[in-house]
Amino acid sequence: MPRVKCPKCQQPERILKSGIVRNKQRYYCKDCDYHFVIPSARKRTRETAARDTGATSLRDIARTAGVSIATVSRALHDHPDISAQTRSFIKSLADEMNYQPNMLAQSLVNRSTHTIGVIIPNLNTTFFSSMLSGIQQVCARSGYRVVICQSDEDHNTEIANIQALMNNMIDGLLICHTLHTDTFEHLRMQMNKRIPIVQFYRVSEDLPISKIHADDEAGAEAVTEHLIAKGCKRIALLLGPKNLSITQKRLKGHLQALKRHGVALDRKLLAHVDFSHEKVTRAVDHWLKLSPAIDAIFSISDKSAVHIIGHLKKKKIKIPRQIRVVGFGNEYTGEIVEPQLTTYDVRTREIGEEACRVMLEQLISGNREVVDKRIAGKLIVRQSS
Amino acid sequence: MPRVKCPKCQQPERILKSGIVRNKQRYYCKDCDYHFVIPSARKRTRETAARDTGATSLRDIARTAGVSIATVSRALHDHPDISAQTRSFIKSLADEMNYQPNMLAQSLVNRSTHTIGVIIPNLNTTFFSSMLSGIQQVCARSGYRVVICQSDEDHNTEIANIQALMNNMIDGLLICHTLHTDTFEHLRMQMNKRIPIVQFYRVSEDLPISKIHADDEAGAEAVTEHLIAKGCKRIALLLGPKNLSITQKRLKGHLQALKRHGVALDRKLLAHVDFSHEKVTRAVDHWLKLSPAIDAIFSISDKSAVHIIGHLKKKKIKIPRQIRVVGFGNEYTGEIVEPQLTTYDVRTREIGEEACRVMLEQLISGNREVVDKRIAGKLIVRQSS
DNA sequence: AACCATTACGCAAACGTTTAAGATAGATAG
DNA sequence: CTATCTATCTTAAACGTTTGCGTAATGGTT
Repeated sequence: MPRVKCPKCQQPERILKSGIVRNKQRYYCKDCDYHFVIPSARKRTRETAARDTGATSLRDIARTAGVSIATVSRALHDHPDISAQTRSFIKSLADEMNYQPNMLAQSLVNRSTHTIGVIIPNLNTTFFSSMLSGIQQVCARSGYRVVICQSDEDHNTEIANIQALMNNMIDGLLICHTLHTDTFEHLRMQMNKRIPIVQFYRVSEDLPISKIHADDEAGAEAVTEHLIAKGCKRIALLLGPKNLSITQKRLKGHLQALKRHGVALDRKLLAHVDFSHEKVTRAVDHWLKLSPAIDAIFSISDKSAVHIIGHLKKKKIKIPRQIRVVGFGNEYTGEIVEPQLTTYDVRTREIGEEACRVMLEQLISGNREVVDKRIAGKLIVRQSS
Repeated sequence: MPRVKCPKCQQPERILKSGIVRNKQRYYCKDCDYHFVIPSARKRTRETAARDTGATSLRDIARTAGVSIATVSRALHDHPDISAQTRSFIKSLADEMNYQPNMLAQSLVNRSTHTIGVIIPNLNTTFFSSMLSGIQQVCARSGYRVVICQSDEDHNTEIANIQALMNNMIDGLLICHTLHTDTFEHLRMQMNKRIPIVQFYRVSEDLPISKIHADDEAGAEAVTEHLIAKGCKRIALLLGPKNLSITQKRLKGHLQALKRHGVALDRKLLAHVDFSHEKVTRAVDHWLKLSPAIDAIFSISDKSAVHIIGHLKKKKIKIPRQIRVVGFGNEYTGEIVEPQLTTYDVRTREIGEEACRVMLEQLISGNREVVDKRIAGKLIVRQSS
């Protein structure tokens, strides 16, 4: 046994081994009643350790300036307690040393990340990505960051995303639900947390949460009235899943227009689909067999409307002479397709922007009052009607 | 003066006022040489303070379990030092108390946020947003989050975004430069930091940074060869800004195809534009006046190609009979426009996905080797040629 | 009985900030 | 000169984790 000395009495006598801990021999001095291990050579301290990251911290500045960390922090924040001289000295020093505050540490103590989370069904289509674009821009103007999650129209992914985001990473949540979200327990669970939530575009009806949406009802009414004005009597209506708020609202608007103008409703002219091409095609084919024949198709999704135009053209049906086709949403493709699509501009970008503005307003003022805002859109008449 | 007792000697004698600090009277005991203020009633401590946030922390669990914080942390991380019994007890307790780890604190000590930053020119077009979509999906699969910034094709915004992101918020940076970025000092400055950077789609040629891009050269060559095969001799080429790598690469591919097939190059048939509609229109109108007449237009951007088709149709020029039009990129609108656009599918989504995969590979393995990968695309022949 | 190993904990430092509160020197008032 | 004030610092606690290292209890070998 090599001569091991007790760190207390400095004597090598009466030392026994006392087990092995994490692969290191441990000793026991009977005289001092003291357990110890041979101290590892490199005591890893803040100073000796190779600095992992090259980043300068407040501590570094404080050291080279010969002041305390608190002083540096205050100087950089223009706290009145710091003399003009020290302040400017420290500021220039920070500049020289290329100091960048560690936002994680800041967020930890300030309990705020200056980041808002967005959950959105997908980003493949301009429809949603333009909302995100609006959100991002408004955020950036106020110095907020955006972290995004795609739910991919999957309800469980949406739930997982919410969970992931709500763990201190974000100051606020902006959410547009999936096509299939018809229960909102996952959202309700988060409402007791301090962080504000704003729904946009696809919203839940009865949750006391701020929401920004299109004027679906008035919009659909305007579209249907436009068709009626063109002389249509047999208007087929392509809707989304029944649970969806936009489905309900747009249907309601449509019915109002029919009623107001004394046009009878034929239930066979309503179809609920998930907007997949197959389902849409099948619905259209079904309508085409009806008698009396339909004279218009109103799709509450532009994407499907464009698809329908293609399908009708393949069948040599003249648009708008035989059947007028209108969409809803004003996606870019509506301008490209031939004939160009009549649609209702829901101003997606503005919806994103406004949702974000409401969010920021809540974050900054601390005011948590529930707002429910409709963004007015407008009818865009083109060749397809 | 009310009887103020010295906290040390408990005597009210020999006490003097000693200034006011932050609106509170300060005293000085001459006997004890001790400064003090009347202690404020509510000593705000961790326990007395109303817990700001309802969230449970390790400390809370530790307290109710009657163990130390360290034990709780270890139990939740399945550290072998913790007995199976304690572990399962603590885990169930954590579950009951709905414990969610504070990611900020974790990130601070672990020096990793499990978040990657993306800087992208814009999100209004499917072109870029589909890349983002791919990135987001790959990230999500590996448990990473994505924070995005739109540079809006503005170089200074890009610089600001980089600055903002690189302050400890992200583990890695994915960047697609603006149209106008021709200097890369702002990127070079960040390269000494520990965090990996991957460029995608629009990349810089000479920076030792990983990059994922389309096979622009081969792609353009294929497109031009296709036109030549169709008998075109006078192919006008619409290019982006000269500094852009995709401009250079695609031009190179085009020239190679011309050379290989012995087609003479007419410099008047090359136009550099910023893809704005006016500039594109002007370039096209200029070409139309040329003699011998052009028989094809190759736009390196689908968006412009679609615009060109519209413009030519307005001028009653038959496509493809008089002029063949081809694009590059395979945007969705190319399928919609009439005639449908021949284009080159650069597989934007895959580019995003692959960039993200490379990033994750670097993050996880720690391997910082520079990779430079080309994503193979393919020619899509449609009616416009 | 004397010595040693293992198991299962606890303590405290560290991550980089912010901020309440204490301290000192010098200035000012009486 | 004494009492008081102001301006300008410093100290240290907090934010919620992770983790190196120390240690008590227990049981097994000679």
